[in-house]
Amino acid sequence: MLLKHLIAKLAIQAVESAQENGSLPAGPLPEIEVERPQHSDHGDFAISLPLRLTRSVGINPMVIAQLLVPLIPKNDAVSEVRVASPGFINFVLNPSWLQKELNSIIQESDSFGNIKRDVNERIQLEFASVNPTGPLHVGHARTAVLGSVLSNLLAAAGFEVSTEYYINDAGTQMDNFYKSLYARYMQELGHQTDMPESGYIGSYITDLAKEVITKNQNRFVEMPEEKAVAQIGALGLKKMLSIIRKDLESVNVNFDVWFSETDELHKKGEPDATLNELKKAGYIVNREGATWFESTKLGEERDNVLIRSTGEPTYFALDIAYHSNKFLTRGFDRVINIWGADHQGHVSRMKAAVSAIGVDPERLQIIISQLVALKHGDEVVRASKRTGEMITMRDLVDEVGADACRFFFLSRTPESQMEFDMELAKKESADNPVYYVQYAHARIAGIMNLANQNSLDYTSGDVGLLTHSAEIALIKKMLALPELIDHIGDSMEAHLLPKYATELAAAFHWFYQQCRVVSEIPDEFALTMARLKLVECCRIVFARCLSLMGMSAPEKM
RNA sequence: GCCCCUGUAGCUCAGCGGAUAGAGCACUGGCCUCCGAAGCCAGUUGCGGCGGUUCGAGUCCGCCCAGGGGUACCA
Repeated sequence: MLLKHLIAKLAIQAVESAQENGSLPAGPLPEIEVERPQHSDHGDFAISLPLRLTRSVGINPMVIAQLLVPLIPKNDAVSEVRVASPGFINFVLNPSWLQKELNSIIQESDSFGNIKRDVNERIQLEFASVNPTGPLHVGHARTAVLGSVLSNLLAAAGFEVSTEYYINDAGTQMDNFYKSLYARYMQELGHQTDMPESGYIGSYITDLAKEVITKNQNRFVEMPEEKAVAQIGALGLKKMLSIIRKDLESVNVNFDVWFSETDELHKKGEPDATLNELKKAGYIVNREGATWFESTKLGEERDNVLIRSTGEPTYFALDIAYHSNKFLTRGFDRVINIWGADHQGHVSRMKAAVSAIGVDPERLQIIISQLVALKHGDEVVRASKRTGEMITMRDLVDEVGADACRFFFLSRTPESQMEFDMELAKKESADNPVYYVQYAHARIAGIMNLANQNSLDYTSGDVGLLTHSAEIALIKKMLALPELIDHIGDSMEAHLLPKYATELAAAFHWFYQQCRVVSEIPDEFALTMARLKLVECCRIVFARCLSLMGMSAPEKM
């Protein structure tokens, strides 16, 4: 049981006792909020229950607190419970209980902090699904990092998670990309061919065209244009996907499933099937030569076109089919999508569509990540693949490194807007707090090496000797990890993980400053053993955090 | 116009309606005969504005100001 749940349970029991003996009137309990006080003077946990209770029972909060404290059941984990003005009850954890908990960290090792759940919930997490019409830019890096860490955290929090990249390999943007590539191919070979209107003019298209030439020479030149576009397009798509995949791997982002729109939806007839379902459910109407989804029936501001008057399905229609596939074909209990803020207008109609196919919209969660604005000096530019005006994710990773990059993005909440320029990124990479955390891990590795060299076997170290305030503070911080993972599993607030890791590192560095681990003094042999055990626990927790964040845990720096 | 997000220290950002608003960077001054000084300690500066709800508001509500995004038979 998590400590905060234990505290809540103890508090509830106390209120029930008070209601039984008549010192508090009977009545429903308010929600017990267990807090982590900011100041150590206020204990390790606190509840403001008396303050919340005061109005409904008409008793002064300090009086409520004082009558509740003696009724709180004794528990090994808690050594002290006290009342604090204006009506808090503070709980202090028992040092000897804390010390013993170190053994559970060693036992659980790589799985320390994992949460077990009674019901198995299958979650699909889809993110960073960029059209394969160009490389990923820094904005995508943000969602990619967030998604990969969230998947790690959800798995640790006891959910069954499948990560997915949706390959948007059909539609007008792809045609546009294919035609752009064809035009560049022809131009490179000296044939005057116009770029399509609003084509992709980034230099990477020219690079792709040159690569096509290197491998295929001029064999597409004499071909009918339509056929040549299709063949060159297929080569370009394949290459683009491989670039995207490698770019993602370079920041340590991997997917369980790469889902092709063409292969998994179109070839299996799912868009038509979904349209029929919507028709059966009574949400389809034909108007002005197009087929509309009557989302106004579900409270939306306007209806949306599904099939254009040209006969082409819209992006929205295909996304409904895709979500139908997620929920109905594959049966995920919950689907989480991470989208950029430019898709924000798509959120509520997507939820409406999901409910139209008979799925509770609560099962679809959409995280909107604010866009990353790019700066060239003082000038803000809009990232666009079409104009080629962008800093690619690969540029960023090559420049600042995957670990610093991940920590940089992960530390910010998705809704924070960022202005991004390479100078800042370089500066941040040199001074990135990620090294503060990794340094703690490397320091520990150094200590453990020393212990190994001296053949010190600390397995039977007596944890009862760890009484220094820096040691106790460090243990408390380590034992907070399960609670954090549980919290993030519910709230998706992945940015709390780097924050926690930084706090843990601070606690470790302070301990290191205060307490000599491997002592030369013969009298301190037992203490050395105990501290080595503590340090080993610490290594486990740091390794866990770094691994959850998808970063390396260096032995040396 | 309407909808969503944001405004906290010089800069980049945390802050579940709670008790003295925190980190990192930057700046200043201390700390290595001792397991890694990429570390530790100390110091300076702040909730965009005006009302409201509450025992208690950076946090919730309303209005205003400022920035980003959306408002297509684009994706």
